[in-house]
Amino acid sequence: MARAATTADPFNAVAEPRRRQLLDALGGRERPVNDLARSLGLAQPQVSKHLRVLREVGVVTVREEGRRRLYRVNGRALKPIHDWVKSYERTWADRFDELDVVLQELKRKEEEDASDA
Amino acid sequence: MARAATTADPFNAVAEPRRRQLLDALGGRERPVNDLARSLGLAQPQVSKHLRVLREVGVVTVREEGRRRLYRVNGRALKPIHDWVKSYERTWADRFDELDVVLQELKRKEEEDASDA
DNA sequence: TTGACATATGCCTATATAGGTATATATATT
DNA sequence: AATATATATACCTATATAGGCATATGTCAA
Repeated sequence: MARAATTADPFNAVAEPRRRQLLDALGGRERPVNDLARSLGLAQPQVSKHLRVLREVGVVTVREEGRRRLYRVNGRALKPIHDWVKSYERTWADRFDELDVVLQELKRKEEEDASDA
Repeated sequence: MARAATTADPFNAVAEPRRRQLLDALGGRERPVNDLARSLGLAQPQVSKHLRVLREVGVVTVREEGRRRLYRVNGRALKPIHDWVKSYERTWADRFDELDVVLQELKRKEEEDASDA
């Protein structure tokens, strides 16, 4: 068997550094392809191809505007990565101390209150 | 060009689902290879090979004990993933509301105090 | 010493890249 | 209508898988 497709899931899609660069270059706003290509010093076709992968896993969305395609990050698609890696945060964040615990607890309760409101 | 090696960085190493399963199966404790293989229903050689990749990027460490090799997660190696994906958390966590901001700020200041102590 | 046990490694195959380049497609401009 | 602009796609090549299986290496037990 070969490796899973880059379009298999966000983990695979984002494993490629160029694609993370693209997402970072997009930031919060929407940008057209050539703009991104110039920003990162990449050829336009490669950018289009990377964006296609990102789109297929839902990490970006496109909006057509005339002859341009405006891409935007859809961070929600990255949540599975965040959720998975978050459980390992404890390993390096040795300061899961008393205050932290209290704050986390406060935050959790707040969310609870909000949900059963 | 082909895809970057799975051993290129944690992003690539962890893109493979089996390897995430292995890390999850390890949890906080250390476990030998066959134990993991049985747990996940995988053949021993594949487990050894996956563990090798994880070891090469520093996500696990090994300790030799007789004829067994005890593997353990080194979560710190996952920090780059966490750091990167964290900046996108804002996108889906729409409740970065007032209380959250206050708590984050409290936490931040606490860390500041601790570092210049 | 001989055999059982634990793990790593070598070999094989099908497969999907990523980048480069040319070109197709669609839209705007003059 | 003819041309320029923006983007997507097709084609090519080298490369590194992941899994299956056999086997080498090292360690324990009788």
